[in-house]
Amino acid sequence: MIRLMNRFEKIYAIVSSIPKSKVITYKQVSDIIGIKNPRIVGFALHKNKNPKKIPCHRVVHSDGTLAKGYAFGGPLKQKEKLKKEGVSFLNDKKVDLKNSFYSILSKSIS
DNA sequence: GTCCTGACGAGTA
DNA sequence: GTACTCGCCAGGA
Repeated sequence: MIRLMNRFEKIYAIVSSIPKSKVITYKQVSDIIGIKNPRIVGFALHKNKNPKKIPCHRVVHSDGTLAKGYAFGGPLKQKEKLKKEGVSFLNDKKVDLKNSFYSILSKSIS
C-alpha cells in the first residue's frame, strides 16, 4: 500500500517505475503521491541513496525543462542520457513531453 | 519542539 | 517569451 510508505519511498517507487525512453514531471509525481508541493519530489531525489535504481534524469519540470540541480553529472549529462534512451527533444533544454511523457498507471505502485 | 533549506509550480508583470 | 514572487510540504540540524 503506497500510503504506508514514506514520502520518499513513494517517490523512489514511482521514479524507478518509469520505463526507458519515457519521462515524467515533478508535478505528476507529487500529484500521484498526494503531496501539494512538487519541491519535495526534487528534494527526495537529491538525497536519494540508490542512484542506480532511481533514474532521476527521467524526471523533468512541468514544461519539459531539465532539472538544474541534477546531482549525477549535471543537466547536460541528463540530457544526453535521455537522448540516448530515445526521448525526443524540442530543443536543447526541453524534452518533448507530448511524445515521451510517461502516463503512469499511478496507484498501481502500491 | 523550532528554524532553515530545498532537483518546483503557478501566477503576475 | 522571460523574470520575479509567493506558496507549498517534508527533512535535517
